Amino acid sequence: MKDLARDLGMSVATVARAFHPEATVAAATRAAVLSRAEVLGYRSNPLARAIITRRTRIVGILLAEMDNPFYPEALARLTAALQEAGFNAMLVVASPGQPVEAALRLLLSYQPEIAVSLATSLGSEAAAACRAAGTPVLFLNRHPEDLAPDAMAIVCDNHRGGARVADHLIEAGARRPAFMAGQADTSTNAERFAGFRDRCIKRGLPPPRHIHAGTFTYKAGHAAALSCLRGAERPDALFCCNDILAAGVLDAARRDLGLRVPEDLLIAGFDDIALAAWPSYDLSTLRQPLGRIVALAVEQIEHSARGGTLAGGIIRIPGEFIPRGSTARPRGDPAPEQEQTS
Amino acid sequence: MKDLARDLGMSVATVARAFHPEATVAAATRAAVLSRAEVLGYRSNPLARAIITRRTRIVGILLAEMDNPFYPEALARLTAALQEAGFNAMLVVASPGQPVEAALRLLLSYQPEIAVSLATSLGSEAAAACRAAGTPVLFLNRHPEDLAPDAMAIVCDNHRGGARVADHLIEAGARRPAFMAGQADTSTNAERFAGFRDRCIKRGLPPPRHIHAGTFTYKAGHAAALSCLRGAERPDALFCCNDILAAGVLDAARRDLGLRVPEDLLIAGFDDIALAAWPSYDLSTLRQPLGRIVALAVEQIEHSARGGTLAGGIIRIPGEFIPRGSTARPRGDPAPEQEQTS
DNA sequence: TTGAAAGCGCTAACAT
DNA sequence: ATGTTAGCGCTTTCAA
Repeated sequence: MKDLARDLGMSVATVARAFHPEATVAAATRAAVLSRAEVLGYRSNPLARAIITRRTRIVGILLAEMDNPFYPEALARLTAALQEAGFNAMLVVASPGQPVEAALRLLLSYQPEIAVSLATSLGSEAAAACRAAGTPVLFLNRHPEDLAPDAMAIVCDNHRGGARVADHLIEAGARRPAFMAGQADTSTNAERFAGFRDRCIKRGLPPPRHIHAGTFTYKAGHAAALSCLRGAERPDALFCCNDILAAGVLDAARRDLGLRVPEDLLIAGFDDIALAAWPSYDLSTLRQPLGRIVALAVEQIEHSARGGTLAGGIIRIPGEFIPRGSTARPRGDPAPEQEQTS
Repeated sequence: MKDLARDLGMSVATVARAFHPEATVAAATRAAVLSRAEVLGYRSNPLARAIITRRTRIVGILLAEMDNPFYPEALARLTAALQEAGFNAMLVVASPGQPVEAALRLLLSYQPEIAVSLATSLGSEAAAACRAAGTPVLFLNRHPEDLAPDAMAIVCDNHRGGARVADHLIEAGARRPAFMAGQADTSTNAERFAGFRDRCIKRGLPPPRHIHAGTFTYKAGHAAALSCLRGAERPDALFCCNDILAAGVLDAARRDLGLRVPEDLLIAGFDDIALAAWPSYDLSTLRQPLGRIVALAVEQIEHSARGGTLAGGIIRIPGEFIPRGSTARPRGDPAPEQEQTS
């Protein structure tokens, strides 16, 4: 910048101003600076700026569960949207062997404008570290039970989604629906189940069985299906808490247990990951409004970066049910609403 | 830091030295500084340091094709390994609507120690931008045809891998094997095909047909399979350039064309993504040595960050063939090597 | 072994 | 509208 200023016969201050749209510089001066900068290949140094302004244009993304395809999809879209808004994404991944906490410390020292938590539960120590660093936290998709008053969460309306799935399964003929849970202590799990259960009961069915897979993985879904779908008392419909779980269930049902889907068992998922649309799964699912979630998130990040404060609380965005073959009503039965009276 | 120094009655210089293992400070002084820093929650600011040392501890990761599960897996492992080594990963994603070029400019202004290209082809303008910024580039998994002399690539030994798949398919009874290509202009595609073809010819088979799917996606594999597996002249074995392609092929073959795998058609893939081990796919594949690739990459990044120069050129690491049901030899036929003479 | 001082690339009053 | 000056948090000579 000094060089550029010398080259142009101006002071560094003037040159600096040319790079700030809101600064007060003569249009001609700005044009001259910018064009010369272009020629010399000069780009202002965001690190130096960050030291003074404390605005890094860095967004820290905390991610776990890379093995659930929903998260790579969400990450790709979020990162792309951030790029477009002129933010840089710093990625931290948590895994069994790598707790977020350590990496989070490193991340926070770069003074991200905000931390976005995708799937990480972000323990209280981690949350405290963010608070101490003055970094606001935005939760996407999941939120902790004890959401700090100044933290914000943007999630799918899981309760409503669960209810919507219940409606669909019941209309497709389900009489003994069950719910398959992934990781028990997650908000997604609790909310989707609650919505599903409430609606089942409201429509006159017994409370759906709660099957515990343990994690949101194909393997867990597969294993849980093997143990819960044997015997005569098996459910006739299964709402899996997410699609990757449902994929495991579907394979177990068809290949290992010889069940026909949807004739013997209706299966629905949640998320609408790419695989749900593959012909071999053809999975009915509640599609997450990823586009809207990401757009809203970036909006909030920009607001926060401008110095605004995050509205605390949880924003719930409704998803859309996508009916597919895994719950197609067999033999064109009419929806048997009348049976609710029994 | 100034505060810390005042608190301790030392100069900032001494305090600064305490944070550099190689700096010359009295052991007692260092201990005092570090323990007090811990108490006060002080962490040195990497941004300020970066301005002077030009060492940011930032690694820029350029990524495309988030829809091929191989890349999320690779990204997760790379990021985790970088974290452990004290680096921070800055992620830039390319997509049809979002060319890397724009985001790369933003990224480079943060002075990453190195740029890691995962799947991005990184056009010549982009490569030039890196060169201009003095940022070395490390290619993972794929490398450009015209690899710059100072650029390095770490990839699976695709040629050898292709040959290994050929061996396996031939031993499983293949007589008219074919190759399904994804994106034509990629090194992975070219090398895997070359290895496969050479070995087929060497073992007395006609040159394998080259089927062009166009992209490395499930959908492309599915569509290409539908058009190439009809009719009597169809291949009896298909080596798909990667697993996600193979998944599409498998589904098309079984569900749409009524073919039995492996009885009517042998199918092999490449990568060994999670899905390949699912019972519904049970896909034989060449497993990429991701652990070794990542380890070597981090090693090189550390070397480069220490001021060392990257050894230019391509490092090829052999993969491991994982036989599964999609190529299990039907009816226990002995491998008919003798037919090679015909 | 430590301190003083200069400076990294930039911003932000304050003057002019 | 532009220049001057001080300083962000840190490193790094150079002297002591």
